[in-house]
Amino acid sequence: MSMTLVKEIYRDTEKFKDKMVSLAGWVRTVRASKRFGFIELNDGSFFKNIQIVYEDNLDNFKEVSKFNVGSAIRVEGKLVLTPEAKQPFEVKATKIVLEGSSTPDYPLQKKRHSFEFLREIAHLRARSNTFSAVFRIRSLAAYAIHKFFNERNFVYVHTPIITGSDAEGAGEMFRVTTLDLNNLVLDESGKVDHSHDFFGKEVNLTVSGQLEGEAFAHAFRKIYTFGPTFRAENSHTARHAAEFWMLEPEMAFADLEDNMVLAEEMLKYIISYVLENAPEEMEFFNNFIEKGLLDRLNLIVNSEFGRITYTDAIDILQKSGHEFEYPVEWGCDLQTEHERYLSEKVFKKPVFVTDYPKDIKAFYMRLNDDGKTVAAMDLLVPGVGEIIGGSQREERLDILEKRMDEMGMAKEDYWWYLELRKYGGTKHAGYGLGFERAIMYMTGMSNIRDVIPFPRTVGSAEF
RNA sequence: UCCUCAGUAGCUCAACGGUGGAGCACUCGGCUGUUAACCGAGGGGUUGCUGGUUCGAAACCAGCCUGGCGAGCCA
Repeated sequence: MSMTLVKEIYRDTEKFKDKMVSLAGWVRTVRASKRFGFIELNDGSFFKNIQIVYEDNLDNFKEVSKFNVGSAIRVEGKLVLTPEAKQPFEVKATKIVLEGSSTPDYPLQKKRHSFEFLREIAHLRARSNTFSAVFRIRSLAAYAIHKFFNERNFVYVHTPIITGSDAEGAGEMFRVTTLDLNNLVLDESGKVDHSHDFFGKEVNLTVSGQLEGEAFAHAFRKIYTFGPTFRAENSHTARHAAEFWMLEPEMAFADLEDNMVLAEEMLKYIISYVLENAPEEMEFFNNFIEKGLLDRLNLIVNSEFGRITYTDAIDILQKSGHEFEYPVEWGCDLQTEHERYLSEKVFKKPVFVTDYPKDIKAFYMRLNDDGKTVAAMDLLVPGVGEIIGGSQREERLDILEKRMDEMGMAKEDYWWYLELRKYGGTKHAGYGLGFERAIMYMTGMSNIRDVIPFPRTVGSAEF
């Protein structure tokens, strides 16, 4: 008999009604009586378990009743509907085989565990309800991203993980080297000599694929990168990890407006896809992780995102009468408390803040005609904060070079980036989406460590 | 890096400066339809580490370690 997936049974119950099925999965709990018992089986294909009923006509009845939680088993039996019971159907077992035993000290109990504890058993936590739901959503969301961009003729680019460009000072970087750190060769000025290093120069793990993405946008017109990103920041928050995934679309012949339209469409698309394809998981999040999650997401899908310029946002914050820890004035970067106030109190939905002062933004952002602001946009969402950061890029070579000079950057290190402006440069724009932050926003999970399978944060790289 | 809270049984948590407990889990037994099954019994602890105060410290003090919340940095 070929193996049946529990998901198939839930989705097409009639097809299996009163038929023999063959299942394989892991025991979530056993409830045993003298002559019969029940097993909650999860086979990994579906969020919900299936109930197995077994009786003492099984030759290994006694052993089955002693299966420890976490055991891997195979089950053959008949699927019967149980419309009067709590579960919709169950399998009357004719055969149960132990595939891999478990032991009484299996850490996942039949009760609620704290997320902190579950982080310490990251190799097992995917078997729990919450994490099973989180990581299936993560998978679906990643697929939805590819689907969205593919349908719109974007080309998927694999930008390098190891990079020689000190990209835009987006953050502290992880050095990559094959030098013997216990025996470093220093040059005359006391600095490490990288000429004998693997790449013959200093290289790091990427903090962004954007610069390379711009190069490909000038060949394929619309591209996106989606992959791991590394930041060596000493951050201790629920929103930061040292290794996370970032999505970065880049479009030639596009301006800031096109950029925002794309970002809004994309976010709505991903949310809709997940709601449609993981209703059980989303229901679970709505009931146990964040009450009102589904209402919130449905509202997002069906409403326009807010838009406000930085200058107007400062004005609103100043006139709000709200007492902020960090005073608000034009020119300062928006603090978390300001962003939260805007998205959670003023707009109560995702809001694009645009046209920031040039001095608080990156060198590649396009200078506006006022000479003071740049064509940047951040998307702020309630609860999570900044989820997308993007801009129209500076395509005018002279202005870009002037800006790099002002910031004291070594233009020769960016020779190829500058050449993109020399050879058929275009008006172009793009953004970066923090993938984990998007997952947090969609699931209601409040810690980034709980939406990454094996999270890497300061001082922590177990598993 | 800063602020703040916490660390007691496998897990979640109690315990006035005076003999460290409960629920769940685990082990054994019972139970003919369970749903985090239920009922009964049992085992389980160097109270994060080091030092100090005290007749006496899980508790008070100092330092360190670990984890959480918030901030900065950012996605």
